[in-house]
Amino acid sequence: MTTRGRPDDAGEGVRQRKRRETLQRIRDRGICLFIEKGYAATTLDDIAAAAGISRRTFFYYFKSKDEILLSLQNDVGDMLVDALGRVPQDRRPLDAIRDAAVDVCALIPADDMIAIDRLMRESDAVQARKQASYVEQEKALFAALRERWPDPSRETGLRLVAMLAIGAMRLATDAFNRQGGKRPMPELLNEAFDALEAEI
Amino acid sequence: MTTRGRPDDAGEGVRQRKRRETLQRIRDRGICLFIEKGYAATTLDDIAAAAGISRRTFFYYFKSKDEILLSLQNDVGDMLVDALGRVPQDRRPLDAIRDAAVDVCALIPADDMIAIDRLMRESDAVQARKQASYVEQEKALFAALRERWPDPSRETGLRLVAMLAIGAMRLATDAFNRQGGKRPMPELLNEAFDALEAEI
DNA sequence: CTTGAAAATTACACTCGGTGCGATAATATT
DNA sequence: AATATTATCGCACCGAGTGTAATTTTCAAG
Repeated sequence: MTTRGRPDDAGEGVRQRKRRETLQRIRDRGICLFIEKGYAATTLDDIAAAAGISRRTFFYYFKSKDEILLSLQNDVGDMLVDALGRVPQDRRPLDAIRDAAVDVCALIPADDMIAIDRLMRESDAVQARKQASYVEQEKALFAALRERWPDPSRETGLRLVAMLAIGAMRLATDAFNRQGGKRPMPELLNEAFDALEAEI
Repeated sequence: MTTRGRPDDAGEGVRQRKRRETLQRIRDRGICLFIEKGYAATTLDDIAAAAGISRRTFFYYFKSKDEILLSLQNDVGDMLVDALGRVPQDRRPLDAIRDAAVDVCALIPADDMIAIDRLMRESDAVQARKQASYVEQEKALFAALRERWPDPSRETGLRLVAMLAIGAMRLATDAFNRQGGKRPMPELLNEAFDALEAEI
């Protein structure tokens, strides 16, 4: 396999490692610049220079400037689906999502959430793509739910549950950011889900 | 008032009329070009030329290329709120929205809906903004509902209703376009709302 | 009808995001 | 060592969108 003594080490070649590092570097430096100078005022040239790559190479890692911020949003979606897989099998759909959501938001530093949210609000295009990503999350969530409850007669119900859950998360997230993170995210999340259960 | 004999005519001056006409001309010619050549392949120069204006003037009427398509989407949102105002006062919130939605979609030619939807799918940015506009519609709908049912204790419920209603409309619209308009929109809309009521 | 303000139109120059292409270097595979 | 993949880069190019300032068209008031 490997040319040298270490037979398999971490199972990660130089290429993979460098790729991961570069990706992360672009993200970090990019976000720092966004915070320093503002989203619009930060050019791709700035980011490329700060990350030590060429402008052209940036597009080898990200499809667009937006994607720097959007990739973070998408990561949350992935984490949610992962967390859902770890929730005990006996929970009801809506409760399972609630648990998963609480787990995920515990992993994300409040300051980061607020900073990213603020940045996203600077650009209409990014803000729009964020809403679009909610729709994607809804789809992913529904797919995950259907895997656990494959009964076809429940499809519409599960679709609805996914919709409501994402809605509740949106409400909680908005409240969190509007209050500047004064109240903890899990609390707001549980309130939103409680309100939901009460209404249904 | 007016220089000539006609004292007030239609209550519309030359300026207003020209503005309205130009706006409509840009929209029409633009959409025609989009259909002919594709969204991305149609440049603003093309549109400006076809509408008989300069490139710069285009931006006096629309904030961006996206907005040509988005303005149509937003019009639907406005129509929905209007229609909601004309629904009898005694209907339940969700039913009121259902009625309004059915009224509105009866006014929109199926071919137009399909054409616009196809165009919107050509651009990720437009598609994203479409999702964002759903969020706006949700807000507008909620505001309209709260006006009719001002009881503060119902706020969360109404917010939820608005969310669900927009969700149902999204489902119906998606189904409609996926099937290429084979089944009439009001039918799909009623089905979606029925499914919703059944689940709740 | 004239006049002065407000709104509409335009040209021009410029920035920046994003793409296509082709060359070159780094890594992986055999 | 030879060869294929993948990563990096430069360059030229397109098109969206903005700032500015000049010019024309409409409107309202005297």
